[in-house]
Amino acid sequence: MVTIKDVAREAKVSVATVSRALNGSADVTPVTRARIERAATRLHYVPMGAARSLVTRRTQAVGALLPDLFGEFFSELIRGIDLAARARGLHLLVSSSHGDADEAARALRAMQGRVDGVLIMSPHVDAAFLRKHLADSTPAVLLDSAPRERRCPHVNIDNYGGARAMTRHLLALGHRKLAFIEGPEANRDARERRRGFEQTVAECRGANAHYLKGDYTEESGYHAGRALLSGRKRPDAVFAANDMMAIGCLSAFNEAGVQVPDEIALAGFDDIPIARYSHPPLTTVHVRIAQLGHAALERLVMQMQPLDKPEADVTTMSCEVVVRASCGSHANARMQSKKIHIPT
Amino acid sequence: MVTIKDVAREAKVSVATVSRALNGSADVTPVTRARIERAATRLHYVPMGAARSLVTRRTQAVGALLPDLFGEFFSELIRGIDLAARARGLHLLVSSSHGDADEAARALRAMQGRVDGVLIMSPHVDAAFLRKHLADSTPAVLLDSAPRERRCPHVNIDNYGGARAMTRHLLALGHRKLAFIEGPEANRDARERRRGFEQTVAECRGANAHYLKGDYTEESGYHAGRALLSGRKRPDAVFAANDMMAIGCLSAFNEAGVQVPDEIALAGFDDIPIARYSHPPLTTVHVRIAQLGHAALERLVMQMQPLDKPEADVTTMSCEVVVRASCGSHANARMQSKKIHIPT
DNA sequence: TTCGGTGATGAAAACGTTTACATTCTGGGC
DNA sequence: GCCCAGAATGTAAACGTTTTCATCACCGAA
Repeated sequence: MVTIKDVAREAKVSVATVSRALNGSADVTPVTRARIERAATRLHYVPMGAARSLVTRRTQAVGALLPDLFGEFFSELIRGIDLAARARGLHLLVSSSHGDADEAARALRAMQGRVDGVLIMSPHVDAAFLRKHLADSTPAVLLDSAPRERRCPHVNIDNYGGARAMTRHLLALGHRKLAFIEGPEANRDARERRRGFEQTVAECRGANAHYLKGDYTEESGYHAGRALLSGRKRPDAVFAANDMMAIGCLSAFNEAGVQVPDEIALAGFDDIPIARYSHPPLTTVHVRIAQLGHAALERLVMQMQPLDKPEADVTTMSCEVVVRASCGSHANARMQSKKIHIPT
Repeated sequence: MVTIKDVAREAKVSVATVSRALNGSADVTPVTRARIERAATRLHYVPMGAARSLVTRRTQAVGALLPDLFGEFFSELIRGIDLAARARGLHLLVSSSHGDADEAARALRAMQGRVDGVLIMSPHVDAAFLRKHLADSTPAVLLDSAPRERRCPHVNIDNYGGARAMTRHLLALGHRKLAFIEGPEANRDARERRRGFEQTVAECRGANAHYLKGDYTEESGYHAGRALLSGRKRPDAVFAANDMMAIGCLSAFNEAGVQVPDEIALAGFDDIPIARYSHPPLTTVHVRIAQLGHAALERLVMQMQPLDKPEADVTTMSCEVVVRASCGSHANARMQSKKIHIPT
């Protein structure tokens, strides 16, 4: 392995001068700098990050602790984070697939000490978890997690607002008998979406709602769709807590020969790519996932500045309704939920 | 920040003993070990990776240099890599979105010195690039890149074999007048797919082929589809070099009222999630992307062992034809391309 | 009792880099 | 001709950890 000493010897200067030259310090003669740079490239010198980090106390890396990497959501999220990180000259360390809290704890511990800050998104985190496994000195930002925990800022998706906007849309189209296919109980997003729906329905005279269980899978959506058709009172419109369930529900309707949107309207949440290609294309709520990742990283960078460490706050990323054919209104309007920023 | 010294003081032992205890060395009394562990958790001690790496000369991290993070392909790839890395106790550093060779070079340089090995997938790499920007001491594996370069092992997708298998499938169904929608010229995968198609057609008496330009986008597939319909000799079957173009082509056919597969058969390549949901569902070639990532990481780990550094070789990951409705044969057979392993 | 062996612990060097401080050199003002 | 300022470069300490080697205490055998 070739070190800074080798370069120094090759260029006939001290290691200090090499360090200065390669790090762009002002006070080194152009001719010396050129000589050093030539030596460095000749030897294929690449500085050892560990040694540098040891003395600068900066790793120039941030970690992202995610529950999984599967599917479009995380792909987009990582993309948003990566773009923002690259713009800041930061490396991105990803860690995923933690089935239980223990595994998440191990992953979080392993990351600390090798990154300057952490982005955390995990169903297992709560105040106690963080107190136990997150060093006080590690800057962190929570993504789409239960709010108001400890010293961490949060960046959340406006699931509530998105669900409200979609429900308003359905009501505006004249639907009054509504059904909602729920996501997994343990999932905060799913609960928020349900809450948005429920509350909006409650505010509308003459509207009523009916709830079916689901777990975000296509299959559970399919079963919910069959249950809806076999039930006595068939709704005017169905709002599924995510697109995959809406797709499954749509299969059930298609199978039974029930026309969407003519006989029944259908809406989803997430705007996954498939939503555009279903028959009919799915009206859904678009989540700006990459933007979420970007915002989270920027907030983390702010947290990493030693100077101004603002109070832990909550940023909420807006969603928007994307109107396609599955609800009967083909106008390509986009209704946006409000973007809000609540300092704690 | 709390260091190993603080723990040592708290536990009233030397730093050496703390290090031994926390790293599971055999020769430390259970009672001492317990005392040290208590002290460590009490102080929220987390060892500093940089310092450790400096002395052990291991970062316990690998880097993945990818052209982009967008879409299902990279999501799956990263997932495969991450899973394998986690199983090996390695961290994963991702880096992406390098528009040009310069940017790729910067990313590659920045990674070295902070990882134990690199997975490289980029349109910009060639022998000269690697010689210039990859330190001799950095283990590396090339993903789906031009083969036989320098000392790096390669892990490739069997694009050629997959295209052959699909073409054989089309021929077996009795189609003789074939059309192929090409991918971007610069893309090696796309060229290999075309080569597999071309060669297989050439081997079949009475079969003939017709080629259309495309660039992997849905739109280019749509245009190709329109061109096909307006042409004089309409083919029996169309094979698009990727699924997105097949989807676009399908839109053109649907729009024109041309029935798939009754009037014309259509096949794609990649088996992206949308392929299952098109109408009719798309017959395509499934690429085991996660497995590709897994294999690449395992090969890299082997390369990282100082002991047995085998010759740079080429591993080729097989593909399989997934028969859905779009080619007229609904039997859910899967025909697999051979998995081959060519030592150089 | 003495001695060698063994098992636990401590002292200190080493890793590659940055950076505060020291040193040397240059040129210009007196 | 002398001195001083400032620029360029060198010297060495520091960063937090692992690990080699030394030390120490204890135990059993002679």
